[in-house]
Amino acid sequence: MRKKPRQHRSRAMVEDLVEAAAITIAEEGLEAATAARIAARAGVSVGSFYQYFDSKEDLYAAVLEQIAGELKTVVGRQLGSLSPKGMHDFVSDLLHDVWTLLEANGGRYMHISRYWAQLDSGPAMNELEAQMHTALAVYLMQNPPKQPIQDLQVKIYVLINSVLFTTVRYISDPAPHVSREQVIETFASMAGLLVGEQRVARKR
Amino acid sequence: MRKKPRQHRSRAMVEDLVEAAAITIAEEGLEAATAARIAARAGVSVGSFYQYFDSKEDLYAAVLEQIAGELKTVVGRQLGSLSPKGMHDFVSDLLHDVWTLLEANGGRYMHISRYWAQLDSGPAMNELEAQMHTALAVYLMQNPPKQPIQDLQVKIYVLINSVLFTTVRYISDPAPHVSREQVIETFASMAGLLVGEQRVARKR
Amino acid sequence: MRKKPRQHRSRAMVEDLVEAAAITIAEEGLEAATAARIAARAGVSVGSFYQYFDSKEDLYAAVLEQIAGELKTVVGRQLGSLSPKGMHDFVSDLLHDVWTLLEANGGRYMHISRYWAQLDSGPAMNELEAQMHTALAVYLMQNPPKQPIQDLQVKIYVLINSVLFTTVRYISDPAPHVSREQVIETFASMAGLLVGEQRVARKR
Amino acid sequence: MRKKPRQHRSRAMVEDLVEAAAITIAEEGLEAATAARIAARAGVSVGSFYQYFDSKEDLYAAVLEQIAGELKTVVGRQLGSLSPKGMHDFVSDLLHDVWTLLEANGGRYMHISRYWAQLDSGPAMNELEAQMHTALAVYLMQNPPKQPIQDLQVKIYVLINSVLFTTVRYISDPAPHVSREQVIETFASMAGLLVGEQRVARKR
DNA sequence: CATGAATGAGAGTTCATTCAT
DNA sequence: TATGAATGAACTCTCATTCAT
Repeated sequence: MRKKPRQHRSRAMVEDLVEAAAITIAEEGLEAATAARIAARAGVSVGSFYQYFDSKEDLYAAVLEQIAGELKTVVGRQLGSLSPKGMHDFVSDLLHDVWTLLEANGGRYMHISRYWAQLDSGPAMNELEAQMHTALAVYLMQNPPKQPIQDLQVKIYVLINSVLFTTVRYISDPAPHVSREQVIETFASMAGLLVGEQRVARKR
Repeated sequence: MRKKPRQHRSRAMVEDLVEAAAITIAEEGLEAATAARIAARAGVSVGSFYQYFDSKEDLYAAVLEQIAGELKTVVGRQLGSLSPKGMHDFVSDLLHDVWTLLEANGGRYMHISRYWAQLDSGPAMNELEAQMHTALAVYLMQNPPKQPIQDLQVKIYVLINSVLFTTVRYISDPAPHVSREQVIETFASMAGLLVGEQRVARKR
Repeated sequence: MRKKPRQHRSRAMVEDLVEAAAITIAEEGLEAATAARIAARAGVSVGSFYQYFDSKEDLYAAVLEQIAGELKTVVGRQLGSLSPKGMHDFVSDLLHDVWTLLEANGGRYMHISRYWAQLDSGPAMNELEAQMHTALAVYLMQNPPKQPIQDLQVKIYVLINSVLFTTVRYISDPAPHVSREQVIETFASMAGLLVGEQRVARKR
Repeated sequence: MRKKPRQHRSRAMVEDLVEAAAITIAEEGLEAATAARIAARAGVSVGSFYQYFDSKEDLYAAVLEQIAGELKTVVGRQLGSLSPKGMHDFVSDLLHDVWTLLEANGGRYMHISRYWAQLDSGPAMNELEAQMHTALAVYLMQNPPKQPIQDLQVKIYVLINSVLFTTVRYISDPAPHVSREQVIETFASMAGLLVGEQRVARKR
C-alpha cells in the first residue's frame, strides 16, 4: 500500500516516479523496468523510491491507476453527449478519443497494456466496465428501445473487452491490411447492431 | 533452436517439460515459471531441461505451439460443417469447442493466454487468423450474400481478436453476472450480423 | 569498464577486491578464482563485487594493472642510476629489485604471472618493454659502444621476455640446484655481453 | 591416471582423443575444450572418453606428453650432430627445428603452450631440461673449453626457460619489429657467449 | 528526509561425470 | 564395450530492498 504524501515536494516526486515508470515500461519493456532504472529516469534515488512506494509492484499499480484515470476522463467526456448521437456514433467518437489517448506520447499507454497480465489490471478494468454500464444505462433511459434489449450486461461486457484487447493488439502488433478507421467503424457497427440500431451512420 | 529428439525417453521428457511449463505458467504466473521450477515440476533436472531446449524462451515457444496446434485442430473440425449451418451457428459451435479446449485442465491454456504479449504469440495468432479467413471464404462461396460484405478482412480481424481475448479475460477473471452461454451467444450474434445474416438462431 | 569510485568506503572496497583476487589467484589458481570466492575473501558480497567491476575479467585486469604499476615503479627507480653502473650491474640491481617485488607477500605476483597468457597481459608487457627501451636508449647515449650494437630492439625483446618468464618459472617451480643469485648473475652477464660490455662485474 | 590400453581400437581412440583435444585447445581455447566438444571432434562418445581417461585433466596431460615427446625427438635429432658445429650453430639449428615443430599444424602446439600454467606442464619441462643437460655434457666432453665454464647448470636452466617462453610469447603475441630469424640468432649468440665461444657464426 | 552503497537470494545456463541401455 | 541422456553442483551476474550516513 502506497503512502499518501501530502507535501508538495513529495507529490511531485511520486508523479515523477509514476511517469518514469510508464516511460520505462513502454520504451524498454517490463523486464527492464528495474527500481534503479526507474529511479534514475525520475532523477531520484532508489531510497526515495522506497520512501513512497512499498514495492515495485506498488508503483506499477500507480501507473495503471493513472492510465485508468485518464481513460475514465475520456469516457466521462463522451458521456455528456451520449443521447443525441445514437449508439453507433457514440462508440465511434469514444473509440477515436480512446485511441488518441492510447497513442499519445508515442503510444506509451499502449505499450504498457501489453503487460496487463503481469500488472494486476483487474481493478482498472472493473472501473472502466462500471463506467460503461453507467453510460449505457443513461443512453437507454433517454432512448428507450422499441424492443427491450436482452442481456445488456453481457453485451457491454463483451463489447468493452473486445474493444480494449483488440485495440491493444492492433497497436502492439498492427495488421498491415487493416486500418484504424476500419477497426473503429467495425466496433461502432457492432455496438449499434447490438442495441438494435438501424445501420445509418452519420457522415463524418 | 530446439533439438528434435527421436528417442522415446526423450520425447516423453520434452512432453513432460512442455506440460510442466504450461502448468507452471498457468498456476503460478509467468514470472514464477523459472527453469528450475519447471524442471522440478517435470520431475527432471535442470540439465535435462537445457538438453532439449536452448533457453527458457524456447520452451515457452513450444508451449504456445502446442496450444495453437490444438486450437487449429478444433477449428479444423468445425470447418467441414460450415456451410449448412450459417454463420451464427458456426460461430456458436466453434466457440463452444474452443471454450471447452481452453477450459480443459482447469483452464490451463486460458491462463497462459494472459501472457500472449510476452510469449511471442505472433506466429500462432497469425495461423489462427489465416485459418479463419479460409473458413469464411468457404462459407461465403457457398452462401453468397445478397449484398457484398464490405471490409471482410477487417471484420475477421476484429472478430477473432475480440473472441480470443474476451474469452481469455472471461475465464481468467470471470464476471459473476455473465454466463458462458451468454458470451458465446453474443459473439455468434455479432458474427451473424456482421455477415448480414438474419437473426434467427437455431434452437439449441 | 570499471566504475571509478570516489568515496572512501568504495576505494577501500575496490582495493580489497583487487587484493583478494590477487591472493586467490596466487594461492588457489585462476580456475578457483570465482566471483564468489574472491568476494568472500574480500569480506564483501557478490553484489558489491559487481558494483565495482562489470565482470570477473575486469577485476583480473585491475590485478594486472596493479602489478604492472608496481613493476614500473621499480624499474623507474633504477633508471635514474643507469649510466654510472654499466649494463651488467644495472641489470643485476634491477633484477634484485624486481625479484624482491615478485617475491613479496609470499610470491603472490609471481604466481599470478603464471597466468599471463589468460590474463590479457599484453598492455602491461608492452609498457614494461617500452620502459626498458627508454632505459637502454639512455644508457647507450651516455656510454656509446665502440661498435654499434645491432638489432638492439630484438635483444631487448628477447632479454625482457627471457628475464620475466624465467623468473616466473623459477619462483613457481624452483630448481633445487639453482640459486636466485645465480639466475640474476646469468642474466646480468647476458645483458652485458649483448651490449658488448667487458665481463668485469663489480664486486658485491 | 590414465589406463594404458593395449588393444588396437583403443589405442586409435586414445590417439584420436588426444589429437582432438590438442586441436580444440589450440583453436578454441582451453575454456572451450569441454569433454563433449573434444569427444565430438574425435568422433567418439563422451562415455568412451571416460573409458580411457579418468578425467579431463588426464587428457590434457596426455596432450602435453605428446608435445614433450615430439620436442624430445627434435632435440634428440640435433644431439647427434652437436660437436662438430659449435654451440652457436647448434642452438641455431635446434631452435629452427623447434620453431618448425611449434608452428606446424597452424601453430597448434604453440597455442597450447599459452595454457602451460593450467596444464601442469612441470613434468614435460623437466624432461626437456634433463635432455638439454645431456646434450651440453656431451658437447663439453668433446669440446673441452680452455677455461672451465662456471655455473653450467644455471646457464642451461636460464637458457632453456628463456628460449621456451620467449618463443611461446613471440608466436602467441608477435612483435612487429622483430623477426623470427633475429630471435633465433639472438639466442644462438647468447648460448655461444655463455659457453665462451668466439662470436664467429657460420654463414647460413 | 534523501541518498546510494551494500546485500544476498535467486535466475539462467554450463559441463564434468555417471550409468542404464 | 560404446553410447549419450541424465544429473546437479557451480558459475556468472542481476536486482529488489535495506539502512548507515
